[in-house]
Amino acid sequence: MFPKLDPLLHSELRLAVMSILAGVDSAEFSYIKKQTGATSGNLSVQLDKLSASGYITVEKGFKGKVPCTTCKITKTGLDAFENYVNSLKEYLI
Amino acid sequence: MFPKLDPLLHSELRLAVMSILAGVDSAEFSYIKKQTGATSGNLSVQLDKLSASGYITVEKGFKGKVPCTTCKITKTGLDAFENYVNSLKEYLI
DNA sequence: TTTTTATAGTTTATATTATAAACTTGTTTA
DNA sequence: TAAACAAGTTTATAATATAAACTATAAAAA
Repeated sequence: MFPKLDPLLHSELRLAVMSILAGVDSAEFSYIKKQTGATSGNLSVQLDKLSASGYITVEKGFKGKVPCTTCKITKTGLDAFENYVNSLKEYLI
Repeated sequence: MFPKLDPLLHSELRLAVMSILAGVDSAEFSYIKKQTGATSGNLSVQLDKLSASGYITVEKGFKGKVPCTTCKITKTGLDAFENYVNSLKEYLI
């Protein structure tokens, strides 16, 4: 009746990140930070977690001389996100 | 853009409880336990939290000689639940 | 009647988690 | 060159979810 919710996605900030990434090709750290209103530290940690489990990829590069971290959702991540959304629906009726 | 999610409702078990209670007049502890698959301890703690913040009422009575705890959602709780659902939608697009 | 099993929960301990504060490294500006 | 800023990371803390252990009573069995 109540499906188990993916604990990786059942987190306010990580869900927001995935929601953003699900709708774009890629997004920079600072963009995600602005959109979510998260602190850098919190965002950094949560991106690591999403990356560690293969839901996103995180690439560290440069934009001119300034470091720039770019994130992308993976197929695995998108599937997990969709699955989470469907599971969640069972709770919201 | 991403509204804050009520931390009291952004919890798998508490959300399941609220989801059940939103659809019935009242429900017994053992019924909720069965429907959610939760352990008694966990359920007891989460019901306390929901009750402490006025989202539900918890009445301890007897069913014959056997103790029986009955839970009801309050207006406050129902409003919070609806508000949570609406907020959550912003994350799921 | 004494023991065992079952019911209905509560309390407490633990392990995980989210979060922000403090820090690092490098860059631009005054 | 010193101060301020940008882009993150690491670490410490506080909150949380969760289950294990426990309490109390009732029914059933021996």
